[in-house]
Amino acid sequence: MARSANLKVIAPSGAPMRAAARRGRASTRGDAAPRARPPAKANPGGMGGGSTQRIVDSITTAIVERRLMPGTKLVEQQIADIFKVSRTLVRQALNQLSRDHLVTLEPARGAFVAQPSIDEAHQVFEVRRMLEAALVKRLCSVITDEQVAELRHHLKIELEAVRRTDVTGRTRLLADFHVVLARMAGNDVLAHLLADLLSRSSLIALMYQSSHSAEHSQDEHVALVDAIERRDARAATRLMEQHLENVEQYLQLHPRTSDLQSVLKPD
Amino acid sequence: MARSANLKVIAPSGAPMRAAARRGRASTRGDAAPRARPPAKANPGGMGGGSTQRIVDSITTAIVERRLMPGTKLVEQQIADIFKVSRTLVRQALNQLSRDHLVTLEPARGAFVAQPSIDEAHQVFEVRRMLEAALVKRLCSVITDEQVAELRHHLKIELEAVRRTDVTGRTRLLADFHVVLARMAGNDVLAHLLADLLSRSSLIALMYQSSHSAEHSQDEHVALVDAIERRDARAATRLMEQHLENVEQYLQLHPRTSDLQSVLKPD
DNA sequence: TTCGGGCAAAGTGTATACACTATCGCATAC
DNA sequence: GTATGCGATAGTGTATACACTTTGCCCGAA
Repeated sequence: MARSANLKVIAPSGAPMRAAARRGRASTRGDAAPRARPPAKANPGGMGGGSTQRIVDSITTAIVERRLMPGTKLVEQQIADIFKVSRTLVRQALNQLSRDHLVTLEPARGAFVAQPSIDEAHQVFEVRRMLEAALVKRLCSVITDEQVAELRHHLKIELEAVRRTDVTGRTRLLADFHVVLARMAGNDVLAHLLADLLSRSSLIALMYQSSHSAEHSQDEHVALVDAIERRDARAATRLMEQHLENVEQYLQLHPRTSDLQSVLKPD
Repeated sequence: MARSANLKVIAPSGAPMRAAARRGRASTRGDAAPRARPPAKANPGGMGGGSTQRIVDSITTAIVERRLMPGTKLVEQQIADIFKVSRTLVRQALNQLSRDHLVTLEPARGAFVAQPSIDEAHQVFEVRRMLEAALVKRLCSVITDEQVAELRHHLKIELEAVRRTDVTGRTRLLADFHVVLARMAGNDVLAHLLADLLSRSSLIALMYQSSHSAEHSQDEHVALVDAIERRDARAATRLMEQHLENVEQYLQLHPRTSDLQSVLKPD
């Protein structure tokens, strides 16, 4: 089935697609600026520079937007043809994606869109509860009024997407909410870690089709921001934990097909 | 100076060196076993399989053991010669290392052993406090007596290394203590995240030479295990936070060379 | 003497070539 | 008819080739 699916779904979209919001390649050192490519001279052969990144972003987006289903094989040459580059760059991209846990590399067999196990799903959510609870607690002491306003703005956009039943947009926005929170703590390390966990969460949510309604999530985001605005660390922490527990709770995380006996028995 | 340093320091050691304890390539899926290479047939050309990993581990070890100083340039061909492989594999390894934040890649200029900024150092420790506090809290409810015994055993080995003034060994063991804790929670995702943060911490400790004595750290580990054994979550959490604050506090995290005026003025 | 341009060596970025492995179809034996 | 083994094909793993960028050096001009 999905094995032979045509891969055109990841064809390079005209717009760069912000995709994975992280990739903050900003070197974290204290010295030089990110060294912007000076003349950007149509470099033929010289260096496509962000060429690998383009591929990573396209595939990431394709996975998160459900155009590439879990388990799909990603054949290097096919992808290379699509992006008009050599397998070298595709392999680099696939390696990065495997480190993001979005694809699984099986030695000598190829790359596949990851299929996070139920265990992994629980673990990801447990870590998110740990990190994000601590995050909002900290935010309550350091957040500025401007930042609260920014959160409110985000909530408004979320709400509009939910009302419009713009499924792709709302999914992205509901996840982005957490990224925005992470960034506000002014801790890049934390923000990157959470960005990783969030893209994994997207894949998980997509595999174990959530029944947690978007409206519900949105409501919980609003309540959380209310608490943060009051600088009520206790409440904010509790709301965040509750929110994440709810999201996890409503995933269909039951061991499903693993028992062939019960699935295939004839009568 | 370090720029032209000879790279033989990373030459493939006979023993595999457990090095970065993570790399739990165990695919996280629920289906097949890790697919062990069946006959392991001296594969010449076929596939060195873990060849890339060997390079990553060697360099990781070399960095953590201070044989490769921060800022050192890692020239691809030199490393390729040392390991008798092509630049292809070396590039893969350097890419992985850059994702671990142990090396920094500067486009068209090369790879360098990372020099974590002071900001980054603070951020890493802040995230560690968040994660590890939550970790010990959780551990207090799930840890078994056997695991407590294992911790005690680890403490004993730590103590011996400290008494022996085996600098390399004690540094590794003091860091490993945290990895062991992470693994006991039975959450691989958490364990891997922490392993990343810990290798970064090693690099940080090495750059901003800590004055926090190993004995002191060891004492704090003992106190922490005492609290965990009593299943005293409150105390354990506090002790862990205190421990990490102490370690961070004693790093020389002052903006040093940034002010040329004060450093270079002639009189 | 110092500054600036240009050349050459070193090194990175990407493509391509080649070797080997996995997989599937098909023929043959039972 | 089913099972076993062989061969062809597709695809991955690694090495190598080549283009381009950076960098240091030398030399000439001010």
